[in-house]
Amino acid sequence: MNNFELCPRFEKAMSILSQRWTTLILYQLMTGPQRFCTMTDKLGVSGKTLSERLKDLEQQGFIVRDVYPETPVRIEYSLTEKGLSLTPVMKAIEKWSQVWIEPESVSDIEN
Amino acid sequence: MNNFELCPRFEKAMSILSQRWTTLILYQLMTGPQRFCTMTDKLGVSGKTLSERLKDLEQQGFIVRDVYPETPVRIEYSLTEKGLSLTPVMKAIEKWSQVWIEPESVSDIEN
DNA sequence: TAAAGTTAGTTACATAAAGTAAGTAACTAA
DNA sequence: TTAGTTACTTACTTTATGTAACTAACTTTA
Repeated sequence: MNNFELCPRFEKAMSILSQRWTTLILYQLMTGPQRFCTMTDKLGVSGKTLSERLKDLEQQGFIVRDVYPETPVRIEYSLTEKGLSLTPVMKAIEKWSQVWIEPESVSDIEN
Repeated sequence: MNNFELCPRFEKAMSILSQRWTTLILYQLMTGPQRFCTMTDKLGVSGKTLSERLKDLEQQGFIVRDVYPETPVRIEYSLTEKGLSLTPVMKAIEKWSQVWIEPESVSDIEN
């Protein structure tokens, strides 16, 4: 059982941010609006999981989904104000990773 | 397949930090050295998972494990320099959560 | 001296989350 | 009319996590 000695807001924040792929999706969206396929390609996330995460993130107000009825249809996801508000967190992680992640270890992600 | 258009260091950083419980464990350790039982109690993590995470974190150089042969034995985990270097990241998340997490929603974590 | 307590885990089994790959829907271009 | 494109969804498999009982090493209590 949880005694709640930890800051409950921090815990809640982490329950969102530590969901696998969530932070990577938001980080990717910081470079501008993105389409579904672009994101699966760039992130390496499965369509199933991306679909779930985008729904969650939209529902929680981090992103919006815009439909452009072109041919073929274009659907773009972009950050809301709430999504953008995570920029300082992303910057802090970016900065940390530049100091503490050695370039050699990075290839471990690939397979 | 992964095209690596995202910053590889950021991706690697997130593969560590977005592991469930990892950030919460490190955040907890920022208040000082902690024992195994204290952490399971305060965090609500299962002993099995905590055990795995502590091993990973020690192996990656974020924490150290110190044994005090008292009665009963006392084992304390504490942050290394690398662990402490995550303070700005933690502070950024803390600050974000204070603005964007509404107190009411926090009870959702409990069950 | 035997039974019970304490801490720090580990183990076996159950459930939940994520990945894989094929399929669907709606539309257009050849 | 066949094939192509985008944005998903579905069925099935693999991996991750939780639960609860168990172990090891030692000490205190009856």
